[in-house]
Amino acid sequence: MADIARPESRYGNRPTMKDVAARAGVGLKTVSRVVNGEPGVTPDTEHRVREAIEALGFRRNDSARVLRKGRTATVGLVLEDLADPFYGPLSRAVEEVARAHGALLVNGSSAEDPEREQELALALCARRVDGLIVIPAGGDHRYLEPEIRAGVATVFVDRPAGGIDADVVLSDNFGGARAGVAHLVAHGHRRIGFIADRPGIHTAKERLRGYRAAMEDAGLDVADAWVSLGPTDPERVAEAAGAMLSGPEPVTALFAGNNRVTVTAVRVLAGRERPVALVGFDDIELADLLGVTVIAQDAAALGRTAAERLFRRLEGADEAPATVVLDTRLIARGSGEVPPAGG
Amino acid sequence: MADIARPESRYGNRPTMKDVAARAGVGLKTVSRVVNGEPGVTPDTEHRVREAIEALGFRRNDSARVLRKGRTATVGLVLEDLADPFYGPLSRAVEEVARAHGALLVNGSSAEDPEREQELALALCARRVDGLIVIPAGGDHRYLEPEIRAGVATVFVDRPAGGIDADVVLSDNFGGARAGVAHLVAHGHRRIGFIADRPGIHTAKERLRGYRAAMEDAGLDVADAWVSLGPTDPERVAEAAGAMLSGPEPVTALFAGNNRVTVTAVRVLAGRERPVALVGFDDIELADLLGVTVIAQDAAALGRTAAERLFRRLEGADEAPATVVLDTRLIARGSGEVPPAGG
DNA sequence: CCCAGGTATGACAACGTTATCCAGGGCCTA
DNA sequence: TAGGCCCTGGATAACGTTGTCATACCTGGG
Repeated sequence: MADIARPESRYGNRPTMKDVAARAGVGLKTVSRVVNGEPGVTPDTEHRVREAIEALGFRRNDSARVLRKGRTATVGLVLEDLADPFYGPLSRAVEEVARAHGALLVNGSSAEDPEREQELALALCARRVDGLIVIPAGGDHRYLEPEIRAGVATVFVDRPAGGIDADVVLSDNFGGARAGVAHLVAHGHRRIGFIADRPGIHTAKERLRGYRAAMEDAGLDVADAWVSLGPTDPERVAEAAGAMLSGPEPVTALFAGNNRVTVTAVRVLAGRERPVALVGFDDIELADLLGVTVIAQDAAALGRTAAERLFRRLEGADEAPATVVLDTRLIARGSGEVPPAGG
Repeated sequence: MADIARPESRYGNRPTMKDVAARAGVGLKTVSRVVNGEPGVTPDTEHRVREAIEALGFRRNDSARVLRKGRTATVGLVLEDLADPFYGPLSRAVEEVARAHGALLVNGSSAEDPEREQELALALCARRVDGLIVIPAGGDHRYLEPEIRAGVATVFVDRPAGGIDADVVLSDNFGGARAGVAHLVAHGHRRIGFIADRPGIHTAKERLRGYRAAMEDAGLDVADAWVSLGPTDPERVAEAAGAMLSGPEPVTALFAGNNRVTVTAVRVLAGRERPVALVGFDDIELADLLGVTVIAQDAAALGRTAAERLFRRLEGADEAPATVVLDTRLIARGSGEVPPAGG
């Protein structure tokens, strides 16, 4: 009779605890107890229930569970682009921490679009993730206020949050860039070019600040033509580099503001005769073989630190929001130690 | 009264449609209608509801929605390692297709562990993803049978499924390897080494088969010492390469079975005097600068094809499970065109 | 032989949403 | 002006799980 009211043929119809209970000849709650490993079930009963579960191919519906329990054991990660080699290890590190805490990771790419970032973050909140890790694409995160108030733990990585007080994990972009440029200065360079991402992006701003600081430290003026901020697609970067390297007073060294810029810069410089020094922000694969000197930031450490902070909050830690800054590391591989060509 | 029974102070207590309805002075279903953009609500009523939503910071609880509707608009992706540069673009392509269909992507890494793959896939099913894309780590996927029967659309990518009949999207590993080795043969090589992943991995097996086929096509015997299958960590690969390159009859060319092997091979060969030809399976970043000849597979196309197939099924297509094989492409950049050193 | 106390089990409500259905009111038409 | 129809809005029942509580049974001690 039950079979007629609820025909097996209906597509997508899965067995529920009720079905398992009926088959095993026990009550609904007993099945729940077995599934969740709660005590108070005789081995014999448990055996019958397990058999029914096996026979029906039952799998607990976590949506219903979540609805009842309130927690999803899921955290969300909003990043810029999964295909960017910088974010792979970061995402992986977050996942590893989540896994250690028995949580799943949901992620999405914002493609650097603030609107899409918001859309994604809110979609994750609607699915009631317990926590959220965001790599900001936009500069205003007040839209997350109701969520945070409602208890969604939130940590920002790589760039600070805008308009709200929250946990942030950053690399020392200022210090790293300053050290990288100082390294070039120490090798005799006076005219150093800086190519980075659009000025709206926090990391680009910070690195520019570091560049200027290092130049000032050395008592060097910065010509307008030596700084280029904008999209980091190969065309734009190649053009910017080309402009800096030509003219009456070309730069003798380049500081590349991120991994994409570095890659293009390496290509551009490979096609030139006159040696030009290069230091890049972010390590890139095979940089050792290419001899590229870089300021390396530890993407995995960023992800791990953020995730650990998130779970500490989820476990009830009631600290004030804080900003953590991770050190960068200069790795000299040759390209940054080339002396100036002109003199 | 209601406020006392349900104090605002309870942490994590979010406003529900009921709360919104009370505040707006309308019925529950009316709020639902507004939230879902259903017709049959006067502009005035809608306005009041929207104000209440705004004021309370209400966000629909998708868990409850899923429970009621049956569909989650979420697809799961189980891959090997997000930090591997091969999977970033694949994952991104899947995400892009999912986004176009209004779905979110949940992903997890199996770390090449079959048990972890199963655990992950089943966790995703428990969360009732609508579909599942799996890059197999294990060779037996019968554990997914109840899920597939229950309506979870499933597509396997990069490696075939074991023990079940399902959609599969693959690269032409056999043909690609055969073409790569034939390329080396065409440049005069007779003793060619092959270093690849563990023999349990389907892609490694197929590429080995391609290697053997190309050698046989050329009428060349394959010495046992020329083939090395195993973990692809740098140490093991460097050792294997070193062994093949020494001894009385060293190989004059290497065929690298995947991107990790290629990277290590480039490093090993860079430290040698005698030129050794190299062709690698999978393209790697900056390979153009390093002059590495590769068999390129299109990771993004793999992901896109699999995702499109998945959504076609979710939209009701009732085709028989099929296997799609995508072509690979040989990109000559120099390392594969080096003539044999010994003669 | 009866009762206290513990253990195994099940009935029932609740989680927040959507679907179904019904009611009331305004408007149009005859 | 009355009758019928459409249009808006709400009451109520699910969805599948877990938490609460009650009940039946068993054991052992007085």
